[in-house]
Amino acid sequence: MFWTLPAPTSTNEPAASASHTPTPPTPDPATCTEESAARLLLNLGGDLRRPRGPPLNMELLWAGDVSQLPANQQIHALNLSPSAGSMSGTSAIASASASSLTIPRPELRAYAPETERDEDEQPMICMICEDKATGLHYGIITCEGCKGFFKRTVQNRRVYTCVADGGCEITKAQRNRCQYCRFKKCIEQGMVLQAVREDRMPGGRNSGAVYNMYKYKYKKHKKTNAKAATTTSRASPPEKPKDPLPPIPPHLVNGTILKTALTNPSEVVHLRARLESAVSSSRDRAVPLERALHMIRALIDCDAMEDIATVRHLPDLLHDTSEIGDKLCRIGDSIVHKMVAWTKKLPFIMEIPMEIHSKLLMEKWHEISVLTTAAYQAMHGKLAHAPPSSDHEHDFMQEVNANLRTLQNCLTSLMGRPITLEQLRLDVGLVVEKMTQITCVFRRIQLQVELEGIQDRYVQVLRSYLEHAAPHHPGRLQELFARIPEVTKAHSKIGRVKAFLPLQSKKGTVRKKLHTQIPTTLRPILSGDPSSGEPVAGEQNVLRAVRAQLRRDQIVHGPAGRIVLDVRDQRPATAPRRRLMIARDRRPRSRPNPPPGTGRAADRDYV
DNA sequence: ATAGCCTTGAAG
DNA sequence: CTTCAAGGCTAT
Ligand SMILES: [Zn+2]
Ligand SMILES: [Zn+2]
Repeated sequence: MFWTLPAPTSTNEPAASASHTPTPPTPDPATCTEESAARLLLNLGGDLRRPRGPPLNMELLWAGDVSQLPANQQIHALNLSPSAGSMSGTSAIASASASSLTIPRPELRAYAPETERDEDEQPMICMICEDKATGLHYGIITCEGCKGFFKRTVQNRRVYTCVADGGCEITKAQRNRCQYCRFKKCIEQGMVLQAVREDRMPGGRNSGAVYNMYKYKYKKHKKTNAKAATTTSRASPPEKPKDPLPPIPPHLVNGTILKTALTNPSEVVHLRARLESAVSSSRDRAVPLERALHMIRALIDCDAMEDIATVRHLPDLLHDTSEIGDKLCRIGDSIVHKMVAWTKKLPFIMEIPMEIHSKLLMEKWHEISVLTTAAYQAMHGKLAHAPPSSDHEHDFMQEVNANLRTLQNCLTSLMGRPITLEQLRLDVGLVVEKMTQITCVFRRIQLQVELEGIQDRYVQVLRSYLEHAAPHHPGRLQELFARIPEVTKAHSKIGRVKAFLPLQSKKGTVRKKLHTQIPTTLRPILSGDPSSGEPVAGEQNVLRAVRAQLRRDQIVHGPAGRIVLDVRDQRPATAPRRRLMIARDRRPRSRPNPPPGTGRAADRDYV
């Protein structure tokens, strides 16, 4: 065998079950004695009912509900409090049910890798359907079919249901009869969701953070003899060649954290630190260029800058007879809708808990608006490719005035009555000025497709990309990041006018018709009575719009007051991303005589 | 939609 | 260089 079964590092083993259950809580195949194996067999014979774990709610799963996953895939696997095994209330319940998923089914014994003697062709068996396995896939040993099934399910966030009671048997012959039970078994057996790559980059190896969740791990290389393995290496920490810290002591590797906590509490802190560093160290690693390009491409694939920064059917809206407030609210709603849709397409969105997702949207949509509009204007606006002039100040004022006039035209149409430039300048002059300034800055630094990273890894991606794209411009990254505070300040400086919605007409008919563009407009100044001097209620409107949008997106309240997002129907909106691969010429069924092997391997019958 | 065969590419 | 687990392609 080529895989090792790492000692469980789960901390979620409820102490209660350990003391109340007469049989061993988690039969660990790596340390299974013959006695316990025999007991398992006895249990198997005595219990005729098929074990049927807790139901799997796939909608919640895709919404980020990790409590349904085995413990080693949950974040709070590291959330051990050093003080005697106390867990926070909600996670205790969640992990109590999850831990039942980690109990391997009896047939799992067949795959226990401890069989030292026969290193060769014992035909591998799929842990899902018992078909012939082809290797490690997403963390466990599976056949090609179950591998593909798991990949397709995760990539497309598919939701299955079982017409029976969720206990269908999965075999090679029956595996296609119930997708729900097949996928549930995949989860129960420990297939790792995160091993399905969001950027679809083929080849290579998964990050250490993902690899650490694998139930089975491949051996480094079976170069050394079986005997050499017993003398030196073994029990090595999970494949961290550059790990600056000493290896985790074997007694920590081979035991659970829980056990450590009970017997040697002071060690837990160290072990936890080690595990955390093992996870986070993958974050600090430089991102290879290929991967960086893929991640950037994945971001570009879901780019919605133009969509968010422009408004469709503007003429219809302008000539609509409904009330001005309604019109602006509709525009605002559509922007919020597009922004929410965009965030849900982001490759890393599944890693962000729903509550945080909502909070970010609520708190940051202004800045996203500013950034989006300014960047779009700088890249695609009228002056995007204008030659740089000598008089920056003059240009700037010109642009501010142009934007104000544009805004005036638009609002006049929207309201059906004129508004003076002076009044406009009084109300939104500062906003327009700020927006214009940011646009100018972006234009000056020739913002193109570089995107600011929300997460550290995207900063790394950016750095890696810039190192190759602009090797002679080492300050580029700083230059880009230096703009962020301006974006942040743009709306906060405005004071009462916090919630403004940048709009812009699409190019083409709209622009011709209006003879101008619409860079910005303000909902608050018109949603209330601007002359009344009362503070505008824009913020309230925005929150309403966000909430309405979330309702439309079928946000539901899950257990424990958790906000959950139903992402069904999200995928079809985005065309599935595909990479082109050069495929070998596929000839009819039977394989004709292969040409002389000039390929890299003898079993390849192509050039 | 499934699954067998293929290409990729980081790690060994 | 080789391995092998990712994703892609395509006949069924
Ligand atoms: Zn299978
Ligand atoms: Zn079923």
